[in-house]
Amino acid sequence: MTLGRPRAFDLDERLDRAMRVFWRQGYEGTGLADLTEAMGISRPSLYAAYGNKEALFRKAVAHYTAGPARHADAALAEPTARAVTEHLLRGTVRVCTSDENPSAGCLIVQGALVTGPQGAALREELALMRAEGERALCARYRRAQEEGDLPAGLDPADLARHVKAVTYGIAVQAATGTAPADLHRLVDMTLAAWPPPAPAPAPAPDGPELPAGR
Amino acid sequence: MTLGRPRAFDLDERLDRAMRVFWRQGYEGTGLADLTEAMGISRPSLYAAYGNKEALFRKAVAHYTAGPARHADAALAEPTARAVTEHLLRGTVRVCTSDENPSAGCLIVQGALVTGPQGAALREELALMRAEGERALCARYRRAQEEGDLPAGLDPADLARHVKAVTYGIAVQAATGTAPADLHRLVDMTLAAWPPPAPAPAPAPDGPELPAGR
DNA sequence: GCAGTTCGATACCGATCGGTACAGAAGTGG
DNA sequence: CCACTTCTGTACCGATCGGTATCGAACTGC
Repeated sequence: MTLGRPRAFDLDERLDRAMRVFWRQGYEGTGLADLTEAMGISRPSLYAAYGNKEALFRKAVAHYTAGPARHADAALAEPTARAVTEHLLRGTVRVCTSDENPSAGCLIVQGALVTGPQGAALREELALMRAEGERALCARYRRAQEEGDLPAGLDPADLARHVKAVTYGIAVQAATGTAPADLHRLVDMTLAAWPPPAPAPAPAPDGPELPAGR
Repeated sequence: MTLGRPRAFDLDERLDRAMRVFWRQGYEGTGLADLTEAMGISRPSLYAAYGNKEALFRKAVAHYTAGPARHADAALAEPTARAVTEHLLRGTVRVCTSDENPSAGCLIVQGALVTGPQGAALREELALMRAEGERALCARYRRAQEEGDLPAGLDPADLARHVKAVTYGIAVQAATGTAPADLHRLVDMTLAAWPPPAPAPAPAPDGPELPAGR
């Protein structure tokens, strides 16, 4: 079997290189030339092996969640809500400031956070992935409450939204150039307040702030 | 004075339209065609009036900070550290989920969060603006400590980094589709923990998490 | 050897990118 | 009116965009 001339490169290894380019430059900021150069293969080889740029990006995202960002899933297996949270946050810091890609941030966050019309599909898919990650975290917190591991007065959805927001904040902070040690202190602060107090009874959506519209 | 044919459009009003396009699509996701169509002017008029695409983006950012996002500066004038924080966070929610641009997020965050080589200059400039905003917030917290408005045991830089991270988180959450009411509850939670406790004495940068590198 | 199949590199496709030359229209000061 | 200045629209520039046709090279099975 496996008729014909064998492929001269390793699919996964080249996909890893492509992922790194997308990670650094985003979907729209990356051209075919960037990809073929980094991957060391020609354009037709890329298309034969991965489909097209959009499909390659999707594969890169899958490679990312299964590789550098697998802490996001792994965290859910921790025994307590607090350990889940710490695992998730510390892992996020580590990924967003990996040595090879110092101020990288997170591919899921910034790979296609905003796009033109032709990137709309990917943008929405990444948004869905983020929402799904939050949903999974929410479910984990709910389970923690059932196990008596987390105070029952808290809304697990609020909690998950808050923790996820911190991970997004870490990603943007990393892209802003914040040092890993500083980001770990940010995590320290979040954990020091764990479990968070129940929010006040909603201080009116229209608070003391200015009318923020222009 | 004012020789020659007068300009047939209002500079500021058209700049506002351009800002909205950049806001929605980012720098790299926006083409000249998108801009000229939204602004209702021809390409040469755009170049004569604003320079080029990059210069237009810079003007759009300035228009943004002075317009929709002026809460960021205005917040610093609040009398207490807590009021500053609430003003900043609520304003961020409002801007990131403005009616005209429901899941917009923040232009400073996502206008050029990651880019290819030709967008590198803008990317770094926006990163600098974010860092500068954090620095200003830090200074404000330091003043609050001197005024006895904030416990002295906290590091103002840690505080500013944390609050800014929450605003970034809000921006990404907005782009993910989170409803304004949910984001306001996120703000509630952050404020309920205000002022935050001093972080634990750093639980070792290498905690119980997985080795996050692939 | 041969037939069949798949890979890889060159060279190219139309479309779009950001940016501009040019000429006419619309205003000013004399 | 004129000379002068500045704006606007058309039409175009080279470069790059994502994507592909083509053909020789390399491999398997017979």
